Amino acid sequence: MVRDLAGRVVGRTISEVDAPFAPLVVYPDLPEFVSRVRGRTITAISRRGKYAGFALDGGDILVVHRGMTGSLLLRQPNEEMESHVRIILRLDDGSELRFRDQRKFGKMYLMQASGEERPLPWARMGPEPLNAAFTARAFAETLARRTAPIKPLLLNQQIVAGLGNIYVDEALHRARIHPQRRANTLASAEVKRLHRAIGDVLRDAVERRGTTFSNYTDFEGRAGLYQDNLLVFHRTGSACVTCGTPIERLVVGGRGTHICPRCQRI
DNA sequence: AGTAGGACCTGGTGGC
DNA sequence: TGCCACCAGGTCCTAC
Repeated sequence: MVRDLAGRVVGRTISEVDAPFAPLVVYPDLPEFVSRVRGRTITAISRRGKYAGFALDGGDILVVHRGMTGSLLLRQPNEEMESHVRIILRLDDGSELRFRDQRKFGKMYLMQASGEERPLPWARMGPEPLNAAFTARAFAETLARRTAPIKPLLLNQQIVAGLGNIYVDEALHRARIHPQRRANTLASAEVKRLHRAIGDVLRDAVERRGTTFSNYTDFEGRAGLYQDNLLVFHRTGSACVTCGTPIERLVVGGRGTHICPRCQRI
């Protein structure tokens, strides 16, 4: 999403802001948000975990979290308005950046990029799993200090950034690890497999432009493709691609969880 | 440190 | 068709 948008909106100036759903903006209050965004030029777009950051001239950064159902759409004003559009940023070339979000779990923030006045939303976030700094060794050291089941730890953004329910289930499956395994009981070889699987899943999913079940789309409203590559997620009852055993659904850490009971033994 | 449960929202789906 | 229960890509909170 960030790469797509970078080529389209960097250099554009935000001429007007329309926010029919005020609670979307967490900080500052909506009037200040609007007055600090209006007239600013987008100089870059970055990503940290599940947050996207639109750097503005003047030193502010407009931060977006899509929540569960949010999408950023780049449209022309004459194109029909989608349902559930929570904010519209009108750009100086006439286009509109629309944030569509059925369930209203998405959030926006306007922060000083320096993070001085207020900590950035990702201030306490763990390492980026696709960065070289995220090594199997460092990952192993983190997990060795934890006794919780591995799945909720992988969903915890302070342990590793950016993983959600889909990619956690997929990574655990690829690594042949049961989601209820206690982190500190994982053998070194298992941590290495998991470390590799996390990177593989994320790279594959990004290459396939994301996973769409109902709401997620790219900036042109196109669905992702990775839902066709999932090995376990949302495949309850279907045959495991590796061994043919029916995929099972269980609840771990309060989240729907999908495993092959044969490939992923407790 | 961990776990369970619920809150926040708006649907879609399947059973009866 | 209606009603109901349950499910859903995330995060945050409280209580234990």
